[in-house]
Formats: sequence, C-alpha cells, structure tokens
Amino acid sequence: MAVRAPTVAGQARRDQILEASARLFSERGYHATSMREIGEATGMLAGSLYAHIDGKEDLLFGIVQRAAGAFLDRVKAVRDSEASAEEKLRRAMRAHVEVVAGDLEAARVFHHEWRALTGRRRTEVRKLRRRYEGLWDEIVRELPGATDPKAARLLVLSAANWTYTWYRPDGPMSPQQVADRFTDLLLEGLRGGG
Amino acid sequence: MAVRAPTVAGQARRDQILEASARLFSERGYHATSMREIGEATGMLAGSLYAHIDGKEDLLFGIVQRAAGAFLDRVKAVRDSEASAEEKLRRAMRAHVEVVAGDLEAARVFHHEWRALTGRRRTEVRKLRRRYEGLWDEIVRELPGATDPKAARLLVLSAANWTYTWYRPDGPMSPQQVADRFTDLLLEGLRGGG
DNA sequence: CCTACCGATCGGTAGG
DNA sequence: CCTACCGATCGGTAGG
Repeated sequence: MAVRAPTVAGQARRDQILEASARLFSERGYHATSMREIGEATGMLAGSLYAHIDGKEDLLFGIVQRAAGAFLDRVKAVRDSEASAEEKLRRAMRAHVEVVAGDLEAARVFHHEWRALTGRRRTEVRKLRRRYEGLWDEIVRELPGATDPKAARLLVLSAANWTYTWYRPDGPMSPQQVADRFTDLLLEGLRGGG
Repeated sequence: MAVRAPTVAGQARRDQILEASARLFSERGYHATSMREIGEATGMLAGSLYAHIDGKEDLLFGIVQRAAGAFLDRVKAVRDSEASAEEKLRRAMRAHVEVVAGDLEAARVFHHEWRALTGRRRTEVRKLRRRYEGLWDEIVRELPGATDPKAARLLVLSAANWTYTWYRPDGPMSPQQVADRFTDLLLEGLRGGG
C-alpha cells in the first residue's frame, strides 16, 4: 500500500515512474523490463521504487488504465455529439489516431502488453476494452445501409487499432490526415465510387 | 550447434518442441515462458532441450520463420496468379486469414512476439515482414482507380493483420467468409454503393 | 531514497 | 535424455 494520500511531489514522482515504465515496456515488453532498469531511468535504485508503487504489475496496470481512459473519453464524447453517423465515424477515427499519436508508447502497452496482467486487473482491463468496442459498435450501427454492422465494426476497429504499429509522428501525415484518409476509404471503398 | 544432420525422429522431436513453444509463447509471451515449462510441455527436463536446439531464442526464431514462410508462400502465389486485381485482393485476403486461422498461436507469435528477437534474427524477420508488405503493395496498386495506394495498402493490411486478435475457429464464420466479407466492405465501402 | 540483503528462478552446461 | 549444477538476475523487503 504506497502513497495513500499522495502529495503533489509524490504524485509527480509516480507519474515520472509511469512514463519511464511505459517507454521501457513498449520497447522491450513488460517481462523483459527489470525494476532495476526502471529505477535507473528514474534516477533511483530498484528498491526505492517501492516507496511509490505497490509492485511491478501496478505500473503496467496504471499505464493501461490511463490509456484506456484516454481512448474511452474521447470516443464517448464523439458518440454523444450531435452529428451525422458518417461524421461521427470520422471524428471517432480522428480521436483514436490522435490518442495513439499523442502517446505511442502507452498505445503499444495498451494494445498488447496488457495481456501480462493477471487476476482482477486483467479482468478489469478486458472490461474496458469491451466497453471501447461497444462505443464503436454504436457508431457503426448508425451508418445508413449498414448491412453487417459486426463485420463493419471489426473492419473499422482493425484500421484504428493497427495504427500503433506503423504510425510515426515524424512521418509525412498528421494524425488527422491519417484518420480522414482511412475514413474516406472505408466509406467510399477502394473502387473509389461515391 | 544442435541437430546438424537431423534424423527423421530428431526432426519430429524438434517440431514437437516448436509447437509447444508456440503455444506457450502465444499464451504468456516469450519472456514469461521458461525453458522448464517448455520442457514440461514436451516431457523432458529443461537441460535436455539443448540436445535439440541451440537456445531459447532459436525457438522463437524458428516459429516466426515458419509462420512468415506460410504467409509469404500463399500470397506470393496469389500475386503471380492470373486474375483481375480485385480477384487477387480477394484471394490474398483469403490466404492470409486461412494462414491465421490455421495456426492462431503461430500467427500471434509472428505478429508480436517477434520483437523479442535480437541481432541478426531480428533483422532477418524485419526483412521478411517488409517483403510481405511489398506483396500486398503490388496487389493493391493494380486496383483500378487506386488514388492513394499506400493508404489503401495500410488499410487492407490492417484488416488482415488484426484478425489474429479476434478470430476464433469455433466462431460462426469460416476464414473464407471473414475474408470475403472484408474484401466486399473494402471494395464497396461502408456506404454499400457498388 | 539508500544499504544490504533475501529466496526464487532464470538460461544454460558438463558429464555421463 | 537425466543428474547435478553454475553464475546471473529477478521482484521485493527490513531497517534506517
């Protein structure tokens, strides 16, 4: 039980540890990262980390939870907005790609290191992931002429979820450009009718 | 240096070890799997594995190489086939989803445990992955009216590559049905024109 | 946040 | 393929 009543400075230190962990977990993976490396990246010894956190898995859970919150908040706002179904799809795609681009390391940890979680934490994250898929499902179902919404949702989410593997902030396209290009292709098709 | 001139039985044993490793690596991840667990899954002690393999990373490399070969062979055949561009896209998507469905565990290891590889092996796998993307690029570029082939290829490959995360062989759709649905949606768009 | 340390487990090897 | 073992490293703790 660490940091019961977090001070301002204590919280900042914990954020710093989370950030360093996200970087290391995304680069090498959760199990390949040692507490000693996390300590080194934050300027202290491994043992000292336990004044700020409960354990290694606590770090992973914190990163994943934070990322899930970002995705959920942004897309929930889109779902609740007043706009056409196509416009909502466009906004949701923008939101997703922006969250990914805003913190690629956290996105990578969210999308595939979460599986290293165990017990309650794993169950909790699974719930958050399902909730996120549910939001996209609602948006896609609103599209006019959606004959197979489940397949459509899978296709749309595939495009969104895969971005963390290839998007580079120093590349030629902004997050919004990527999102808009994908949305156009998804709506109009590769045949380019429309 | 193990198995220089593999006997028939020796090769079968090595295959068995690879299969067990693929299952464990896909479930828990490469670094979270111990040689003792792999030994247990193949009915021997950890030390005895080294009569068949050179090291733990050797196992990961073997699994990834084999999976890469399956994807490459199948899609290369599609690219070289005589068919319209749209038909090639359909066949490539079928091939990919069939390979994924045919060995979900290997597909998972291929898609994301490969990052645990180091040095030459990592470089080699990167090369194979790029070659695979190149094949898809060729297929997508043949599509009539392909205004932005790079975005189109990314979208198509996102749909294909994400399947390993959600496809279940005991689910309602066959690999071919999944592939065809995706191909239809990709070509015609969510607006359902056509 | 450090010193000093714990038991457990890791990948791998020698010798048979 | 087993017995017996190696040094290294792991996550974490007690006490200050």
